[in-house]
Amino acid sequence: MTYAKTAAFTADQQRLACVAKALAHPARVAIIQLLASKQTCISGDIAAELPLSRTTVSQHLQELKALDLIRGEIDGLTVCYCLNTELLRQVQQQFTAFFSAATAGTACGPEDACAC
Amino acid sequence: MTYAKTAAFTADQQRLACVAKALAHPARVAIIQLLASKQTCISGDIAAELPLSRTTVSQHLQELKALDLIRGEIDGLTVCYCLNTELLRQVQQQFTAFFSAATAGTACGPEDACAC
DNA sequence: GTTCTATGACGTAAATATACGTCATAGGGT
DNA sequence: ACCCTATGACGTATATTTACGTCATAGAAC
Repeated sequence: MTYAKTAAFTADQQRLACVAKALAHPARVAIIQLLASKQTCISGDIAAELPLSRTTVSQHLQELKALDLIRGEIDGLTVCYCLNTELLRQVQQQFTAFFSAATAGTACGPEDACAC
Repeated sequence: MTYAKTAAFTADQQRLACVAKALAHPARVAIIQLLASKQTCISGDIAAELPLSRTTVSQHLQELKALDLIRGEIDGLTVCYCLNTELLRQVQQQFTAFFSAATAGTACGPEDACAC
């Protein structure tokens, strides 16, 4: 029963944390950047470009796919992965909103205006 | 030797993943939102507002502080935490740049233009 | 049909993260 | 001085994540 204390938070907070977790590993960041830059998107090619075993890369792909951040379409023998740009745009907005709220105030400036 | 395969990635990718990991838990998202909204920032108050034990909250605070996303100043008996808005702004730019690159293309649109 | 190839599914070991309870410490109040 | 309070440090149990090797499957090539 440890760990899943997650349920006690806002849906927004959970959602943001969930997406953040998806980006919380350099391999997944690299995968998204790869998919963004190349059109290739063949699973095998992705694995070849990363310093990880094919199995591990596949696992990361599954995680991204589980959140629907990427999609995979079977094309005969190979699988073609691609970004779900629509969802990514939504996610970007969420992050933007979050950071905007966080950076709005001048909380504890250089002269620590913090009046605690 | 498992796990730390992280070293094989770009500094940018690691940096982004690192910050993302900081936001990968609803408690830490909640903490940042709390610090952004209230001026309170007293450690004890933060713990009181979250559905977690004081110890656990303190642990999350340490993690955020380790990344310098928040700062704590000792004020007698209590500790006053506050956001490092300057760093947060930088981080926001990193995320924005990342997402912009990711959402730029129309990769695999509805009609799967993916020519794999 | 047989063989080869690209993938995902499954199992597993090691590393981390999460959540707490229990001390230890340092400043305040009396 | 003595006790109370707010915090961080430390130790620990459980849950998850990472990373890989090894099958199983499904289509392609012959």
